[in-house]
Amino acid sequence: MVANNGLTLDLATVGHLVGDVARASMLAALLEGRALTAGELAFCANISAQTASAHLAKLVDGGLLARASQGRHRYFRLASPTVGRMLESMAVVAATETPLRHRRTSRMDEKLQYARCCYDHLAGRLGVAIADAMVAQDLILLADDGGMVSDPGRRFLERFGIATASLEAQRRCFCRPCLDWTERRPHLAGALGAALLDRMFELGWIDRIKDSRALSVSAAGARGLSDRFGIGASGRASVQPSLAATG
Amino acid sequence: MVANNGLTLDLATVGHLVGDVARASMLAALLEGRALTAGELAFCANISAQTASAHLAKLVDGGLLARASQGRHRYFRLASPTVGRMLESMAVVAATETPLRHRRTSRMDEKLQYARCCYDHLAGRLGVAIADAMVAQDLILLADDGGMVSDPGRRFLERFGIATASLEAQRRCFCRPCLDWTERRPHLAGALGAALLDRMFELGWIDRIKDSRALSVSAAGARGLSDRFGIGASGRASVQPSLAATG
DNA sequence: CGAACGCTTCGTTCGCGGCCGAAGCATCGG
DNA sequence: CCGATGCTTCGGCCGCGAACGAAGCGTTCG
Repeated sequence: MVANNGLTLDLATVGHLVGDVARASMLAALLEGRALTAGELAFCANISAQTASAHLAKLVDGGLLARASQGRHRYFRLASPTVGRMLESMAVVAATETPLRHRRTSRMDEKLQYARCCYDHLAGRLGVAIADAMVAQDLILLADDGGMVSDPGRRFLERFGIATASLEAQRRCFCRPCLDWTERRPHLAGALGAALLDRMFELGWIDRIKDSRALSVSAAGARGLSDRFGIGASGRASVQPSLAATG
Repeated sequence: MVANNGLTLDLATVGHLVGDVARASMLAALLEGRALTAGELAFCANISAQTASAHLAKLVDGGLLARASQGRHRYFRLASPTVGRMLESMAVVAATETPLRHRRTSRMDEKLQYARCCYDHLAGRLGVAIADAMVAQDLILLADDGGMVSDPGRRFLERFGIATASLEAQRRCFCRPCLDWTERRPHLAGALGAALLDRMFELGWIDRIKDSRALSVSAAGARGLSDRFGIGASGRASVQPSLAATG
């Protein structure tokens, strides 16, 4: 029976950093990948500037955040993708535990619920619908802790304009599920998720909405999503809904 | 700018649960996969029985642990593999932050440092050496957040007696890195890591050491590890050490 | 230069939560 | 039925750390 083995302490340290409502709010806000100022983060967490400052210092000191000074602003962002993945995995546990208690998503902007970026990939109803559609058509396979692309999936992505071979050579996970906070169902992350979002920007299917992580779908995007993925304007897959509804 | 969006609160709740040294010790002890009694966990955390009881109640209530009564003992285990993965990812962040501060691994049993099971796969110097050897021989590719098996790797595993096709059909990640607490380098987890450990038990290469998560390597195991993986008794790969040393 | 702004530091208050002693339930053995 | 064991509940103590007011420092304007 092993007693404290060193890293246990660090595990508690990291947990303690995330285990404060104010700090968790800040981390959640930064999970979209954008860097935010101390003031913005204070607003997110509903706390005063000086309290926020203390929290941010702890998060930087603890290695969860990185700070960058620019003029009289201090920008903060997640220290690394590793931290982002950690927060994701914690959110997964939190979500699976929480049944449906308070569905207070009503306060969230409808646009955000429909399509937004999560770190570097697509999230929201649309993100979940794309993942569902690709799973239903056997283009990808998503498990709890990883994903795989089938051979038909590879061909589909090549046609879509994504060079799967070069993606797989990257030193990051090719295909990975990421739990959607609003939908509580997985959407596509990893190199593939990022490439899909990039490609959709390239094609002019979607655009960023200013000062928000929400995304807007263009007319061309609506057509493309329907033609290629079989997804209607509601953000629900119209192909094999029975399969898409599992989970 | 989105204020508190519901799940933030749960994120803090989970963090708070892990963010206590006593609870973190218990969770770390349970990370090997085995179920432990309340008393054993109290000993691990260096706290009294009644304090441990309170902590365990919180962990169960928070969905991190599952309880099973058996006679006058209460056995606790991680509620799900998802929780295990979350703790792993937190340990990764903790480890990358902590440089080398206190290498107090000396208190840990030498056998444990050499080979032990981590959840359901092989860890310790031997686990890291196997991962290193397989990466060096291009049998697998390990990134920070996932892994892949090459075609030669598939053939290698088939020869070793692992049916890769049936593994890939499982609803769990096929090949995944897991940070080794003592070595601070990745070893093999996921379905492949579990299958490798199973197969080594089958072949009689390794055996469990009673009342410990440590594993002993048999004479046949030493031969096999050397022949198949090019790993010497020290637990270091003798094949392409230059490649194996990266990271 | 002086005022406004953004952020940090200091000092203080105060409430949550971890801790243990003591007592209360269960289960097992004789 | 009694004592031993394993675990939980109750009650009270106490310390850590989160909160804000006030003041200090650096930057950007007019």
